[in-house]
Order: sequence, then structure tokens, then C-alpha cells
Amino acid sequence: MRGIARLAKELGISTGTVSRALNGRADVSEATRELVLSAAKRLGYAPNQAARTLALGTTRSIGFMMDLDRESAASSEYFFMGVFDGVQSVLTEHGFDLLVLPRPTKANSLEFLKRYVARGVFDGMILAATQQVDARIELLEAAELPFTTLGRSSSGTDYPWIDLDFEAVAAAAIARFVTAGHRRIAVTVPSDTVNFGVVFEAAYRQSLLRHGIAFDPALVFATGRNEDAGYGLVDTMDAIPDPPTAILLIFETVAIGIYRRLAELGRRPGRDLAIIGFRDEPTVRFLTPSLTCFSASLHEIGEDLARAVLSRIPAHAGPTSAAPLRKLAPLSIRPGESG
Amino acid sequence: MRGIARLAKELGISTGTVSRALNGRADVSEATRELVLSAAKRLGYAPNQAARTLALGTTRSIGFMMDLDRESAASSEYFFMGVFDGVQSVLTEHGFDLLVLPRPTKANSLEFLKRYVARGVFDGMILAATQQVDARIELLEAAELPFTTLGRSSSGTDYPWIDLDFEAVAAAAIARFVTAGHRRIAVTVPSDTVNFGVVFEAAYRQSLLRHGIAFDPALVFATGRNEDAGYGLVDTMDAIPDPPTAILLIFETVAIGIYRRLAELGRRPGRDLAIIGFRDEPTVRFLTPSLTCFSASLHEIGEDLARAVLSRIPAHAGPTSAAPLRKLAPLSIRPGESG
DNA sequence: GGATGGACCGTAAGCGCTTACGAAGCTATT
DNA sequence: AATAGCTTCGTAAGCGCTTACGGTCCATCC
Repeated sequence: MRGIARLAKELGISTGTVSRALNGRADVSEATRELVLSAAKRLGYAPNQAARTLALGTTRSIGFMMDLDRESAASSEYFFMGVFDGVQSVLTEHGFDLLVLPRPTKANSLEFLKRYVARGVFDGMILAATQQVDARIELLEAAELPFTTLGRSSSGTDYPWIDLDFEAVAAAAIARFVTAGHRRIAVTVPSDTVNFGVVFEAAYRQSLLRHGIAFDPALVFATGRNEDAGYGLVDTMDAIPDPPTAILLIFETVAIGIYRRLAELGRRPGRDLAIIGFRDEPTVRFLTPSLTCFSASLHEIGEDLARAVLSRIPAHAGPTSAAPLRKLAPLSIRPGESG
Repeated sequence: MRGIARLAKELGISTGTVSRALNGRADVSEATRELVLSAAKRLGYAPNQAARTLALGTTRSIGFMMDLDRESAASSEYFFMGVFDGVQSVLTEHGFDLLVLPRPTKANSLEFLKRYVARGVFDGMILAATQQVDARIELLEAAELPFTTLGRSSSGTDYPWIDLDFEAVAAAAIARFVTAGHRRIAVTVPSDTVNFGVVFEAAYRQSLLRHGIAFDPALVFATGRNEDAGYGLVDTMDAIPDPPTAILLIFETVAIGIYRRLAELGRRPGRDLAIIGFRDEPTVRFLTPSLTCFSASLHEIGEDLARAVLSRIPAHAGPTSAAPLRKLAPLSIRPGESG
């Protein structure tokens, strides 16, 4: 005999009472409650998760899915680990676990999620790397599984999300460039289909307009995430008529390649080409001259995400807050010598 | 009615038969098996995990625990994400899930693990960042929970582990230094208590001896993991009598600080001080002059870890292989200009 | 003194699944 | 024709927990 039954027998009371005592129900006397609790501690008792889940219909764990291919994921490790950390810290505070979904192959990504949902392994989900139209969101809404996303999307209708404040970044970067006298300001955007590419480009456009600078599509460059992209970019920019004198990078990592190519050409970041990167990934943190970029509190983003899902889990939250959270996480500028 | 019962009713057969059909038991006719499978697909059925776990006593998920403080973890993201990826790829292949344990505060780390074990949330565990004497290992052995570790330890008796081949790294680095004519060769070791500090220092010593160089304790420097440690280290080394002309870094990240300080002093890595780092973290991948370091297949390490735990799970493995795996993951040198 | 109500606790059903056991039907064997 | 053996399936117990329901006991109140 094991589990709750063992405790019950040991104390000569019923399993029902033991359960009620452990769960803090009102209809147990203080005396027996203490008996139960001390026996539980003495015997090293911990409730069996599966049995609880089955009886309660709640798993106390939430899933995190990022759905990125290998390369993209590899260049985002730092970012996601920071976020995880935040997520976990508030989840554990509420007795929840984090289940990180394996990276599916792009093809079966949806099937994958569907199977997890059907098996009922979690009470809620966090989706990262949202696409502009994201089937995962529709799936979860249909399944009525509480979720939140890291990143906006045009799919779905009524879910909480958190995203980086691309608008503020673009505005600050452009303002800085303009103040320094630049008018030909380029931008890089993701070459894949993540939604923030669209958002970022729009923000860049808006910011230019606000400074009375006409938008020139020739100054928008789609790049991958690695440093090689930056190496080639320098020549690409030089090749167009009236080349840019400043550039804002959605993937800061490409700055490394840009630095390298500029060095070969005897040019210097900051003097011959103003550069601002997006986030202060460790990879670029020690470039010389130092790279101007923005810094976000990954931990806080994670905490917000966790709170957002939890607030949607009926059994856990109070009455689900009317309006779901929609938050733009702030990024603060870290001025460097590059622009 | 839901789950298996729904299928059973739909088909007019018993739940037992449905279960057997789904699980590929022999005592079902091919005809009804196909009926069940097609109905399952049609209705989007997936077995409830909790119920299965409860009935079978197996959770099909394994836990990963690293037990590092915030700073150490932050400087190892890249490493661990690579490993995760490998772990997950083989786990999913076998229908297992990965549960990443939250970072406990150092104090309650053991309590934490104990609670998870008692609740029976996983069939196996992977422990990272092993200590020389690691209470977690003893706990898991006592609980008879299958596990493996990333890193050696002197705790425990009979479990599979995988570790980086510190011995080979030290040997190759020292050989390279000696060939280049160095005799005063320093090393950095972790200032905290992770077990590989001990291993690494011993390997360094061995390698020196093999080249007929006497071990000088003054050339062993304990450092933290961040770049600041390197900055100070240059002056520290200069201060001792007969300073080293070469240094091997257990935490490659400190190379950044060394580079910075050397630059300030008008000295150049590779020419005025030979430097070899341990692993090719992205952070140091783009230093100029390029840093000589070693590269490991994180993915493969992860795969090995996963296979190692799985092989210990009785229901899953065949007869548990007699001798548990003990493997040193190879690292290949990536020669740079720094040493 | 009987009725009322509250505090406390035991009973047992049920969560969705697996599986030992046995029943039924059929074929093969003697 | 009777028996044995095999295939296929239904029955029901059980995994460890929660909880609705009802029972017991005691204090309280007319």
C-alpha cells in the first residue's frame, strides 16, 4: 500500500480525510490535520502527479513551443534561456512546471502540437516566434487551451501576448541617426516569415516619415541571422546609387560580418558607417568599436508570459480578467561607438 | 463520454479491445484493429497521458536539472541549448518528453529534486554541472531512479555519465604551447566547486609532466566565468616572478577581458601572450586575432545523454546493459591566431 | 426532551487507461 | 464425437487521488 492510503492506514483514518487535510479543506479538525501533515513529512510523502491530474483534470504544467528551425534557434539561445528563466521563476511560484516542446521539423509542427494538446499534457501554452498567420494560434483557440504568445500575429482573436517594442526601437534608432545628420538610413529585416519582420519594417518606415525622410525600398535588406550575412551586406550597400550612411540591424549578429568587411576596406564602424543593432546579444557585446544596441529584460518578459497564461487558466486565476494582456516590452538603449 | 470509452461505444466494442488495438497487442484481429485505428484518427483521439501514467506507472518523460546559479547559467546558455537539442531529438524518437527543472535557489536544490522524485513526474533524469560530491546523485541512486550525468563526480557508484574530454584538451593545448617554445604555461580553473575544475587542473598537470615541465602552483589561477575576470588576470600574471608566456583558459569568455587589457598595454594576443580557450562559445568566436579553442558536438553529447538514460529505464531498454556508459566526448581543435 | 444545526469524518464513485482472467467460438486432433 | 487448443474479445479490478454525499456526535435552543 502506498501513497495516501499508506498515510491513512498509518493514522487509522480514511483516505478522504487525509486528502482533505493535505489540501487544506475546511472540514478537518486542526488536530487531525496536524497529525496528517506531520506523518506526511515523516514518511516523505508527495502526491502522485498523475493521479492528481487524472482526478482533477489539471496537469499543473505549461508548455513552451518555439517552432524555429535549427539555425534560427541556435542564434537565439541566449534570448530564450533568459525568457525561460523568467517563465520558470513565476511558474514554480505557483506550483506549475515548464515543459519545453521539442523542435519539430517544420513540416509536422502543427501535427506535433495537436498531439500534445490531445494528450492533455498541459494546462496552458506559450508560443514563441509567431508567424503573421500562425496555425498554432488557431489550433489552440479552437481547442480552448489557454495560451499566450511571445510575438504578435494576425491570427487568433482574443489572447494575451507580449512582444518586444520594435516601434520604440526603430524610433529611437532613427532619431539617433537623424540627430547625427544621417538621411540615407538603411534597415535589415528577417529573410524568413516571422511576424516581427513586418512589424519592424513598418516601424522603420513610420519613424523615417516622422523625420520627414522619404521611404526608399532600396534601403531595406532582407538578411539571415548569422554574421556572414553582414559580410556580404557591405558590398551590397556600396553597390546601390546613393548608398546608406547608417544602418539599423534587426539581427545584431550580422554586425560582426559588417565589422569584418569594413575593416578589410579600411573603414571604421561609427565613422564611415553608422550602425545600430537590435539587441545586446553576448555575441556582439564585445565588438570594437562598441556596438550601439538595445537591451531588454528577458527575465521580465518571461515572467509576464507566465503570468499571462496563468491568468487564463480558469481553475487557477480568479475570474479571467476581461481584457487579455497585450504588452510591448521596453528596450533601453545602450549607446556605443558604432552609431 | 470521452477517451477510449467514446471510441469503444462508437464501434460497439469494449474498451479493453480498443486499448489492446491501440497498443498493438497480439490478441486483436486485424480487422477490428484497423477499425479502431481509423476511428481514432477520424475522431482525433490521443490517449490521456495522466491516465496512462497512472495505469502503467511510467510517465514517458525525463527531467533535466542543471543546478547552476544565475550567472553561471547565463554564460552557458549556448552550451546547454545545444545539448537540449540533442537530448530532445532522441527522446522524441522514443516517445519521451523533456522536462527542464527550474533553477532552484542553491539552498533548496536538493529539496526540490526530492519533491519531484517523490511526485513521480519522470522516469529518468539527466543531471548537469556535477559537483565533486554531489548529493543529487546519491539521492537518485537511493531512489533507484534511472539517471545519467553530464560531468563526472565522485559520488554514486554505478551510473552512466558523459563528460567533455578535458584530458585531451589539456594535452593538445599544452603540446601546442610547448611546440611553440613556451615553458611558462598558466591555466585558469573555475573558482566555484564544479567537479570539472579538479579534473581540468589534474589534466593540465599531467600534460606538463609529460613534456618534462615542472608544475608551478603559482601558474594556476581561479577565475569566474565572465570577461572582467580576464581583464584583471593580465595584471595578476604580470605581477608574479617569471610570468607565463602562455595561458589555457577553462572559461573562454575571460579571453575577452584579456584581449582588452592587452590592447590597452599595446600587447597582442598570440604574439605577446599565447592564449588557448576551452570551447568555441559564440561570444569568443569573433575575437581578433582569432582565438584558438576547441569545439565539441553539443548535439551528440545530448543524444548520448538521452540514450544513456533510456537504456536504464527497465520497461524501455532491453536487459539493462551490464556496464553503464562512461564516455568522454571528443573536442576538436580550432586553431586560431592567439596561440 | 426532541428538534436543529454544525463540525468532522467515512464511504464510494469516478478520473481514463491497462491488463489478468475467463468466456465464447472455432479449428484441429484423437 | 469428445477433447484440446487457439484466437478474439468482454469483464472488471486497479493505478492514487479527489469529492459529493451521508452519517455520527455533540452543542444549542425552544
